[in-house]
Amino acid sequence: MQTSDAVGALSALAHEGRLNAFRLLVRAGPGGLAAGEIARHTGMLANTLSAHLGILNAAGLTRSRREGRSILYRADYDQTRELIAFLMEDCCGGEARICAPLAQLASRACAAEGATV
Amino acid sequence: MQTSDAVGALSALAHEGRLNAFRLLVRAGPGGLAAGEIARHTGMLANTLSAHLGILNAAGLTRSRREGRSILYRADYDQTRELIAFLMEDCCGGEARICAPLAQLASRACAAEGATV
DNA sequence: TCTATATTTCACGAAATATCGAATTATCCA
DNA sequence: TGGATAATTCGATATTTCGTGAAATATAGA
Repeated sequence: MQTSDAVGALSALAHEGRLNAFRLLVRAGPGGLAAGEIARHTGMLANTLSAHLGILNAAGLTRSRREGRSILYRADYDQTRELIAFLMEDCCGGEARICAPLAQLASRACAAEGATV
Repeated sequence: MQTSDAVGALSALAHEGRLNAFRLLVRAGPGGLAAGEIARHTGMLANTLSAHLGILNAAGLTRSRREGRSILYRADYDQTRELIAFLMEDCCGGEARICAPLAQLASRACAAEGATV
């Protein structure tokens, strides 16, 4: 991931409404949610939300597809992982201050979910 | 970490110059770097950089202390870790799409550095 | 085809952010 | 004390972002 891509993704997430929408989609899973449902959960007007979802899409953090009258948005887990990896890059500096606790957190979370890769 | 804190941290990082400065500090380690050195590395004017470092500080991502005529900035690893953990929260959704690969990445990186927690 | 629903696009004023030159503060050292 | 260095603060301008109402587009179903 290039710095400019990371700035784009970070900018997209640097807004309360967009961050809420994104996290909602992360929790919603691969199936995603319709724009209308996201609007209801976040309390944003349809046109305002549409602009924000467009920004998340442009940053590569979400994907969308039409299904009937609805447009379903889902989180892009690959891009999300790349962004986090970018922030973690070179973090150890011989001390493992960031990485090691996150590694534990990640493995604990995944173990708790009984998830497999 | 609250959503508003995360938005503050993400906004702080959502700028090419600030992201470069922050990552430079992450790589620099706990000792940190003088503002002047950061300015030289990033190519920003002293006053512009000063404003940006103030934003990173306000977001809790960096700390500063005076040492002689210089002011040394360092990354705040705890806050950084909390931000990343916030983004990873609830990511598994039973599929471990984000967490598991990051857990591997984190442990590999730490192992490579020969680091200890 | 007509109507209702779901979402996006457009235009615009208000607010926030970024950058720069000039001036100011803090520290060191002769 | 006076000069040099390091960094911040101030003031102004340019740019970007945000939220909204109105209008347009796409789809489903009677």
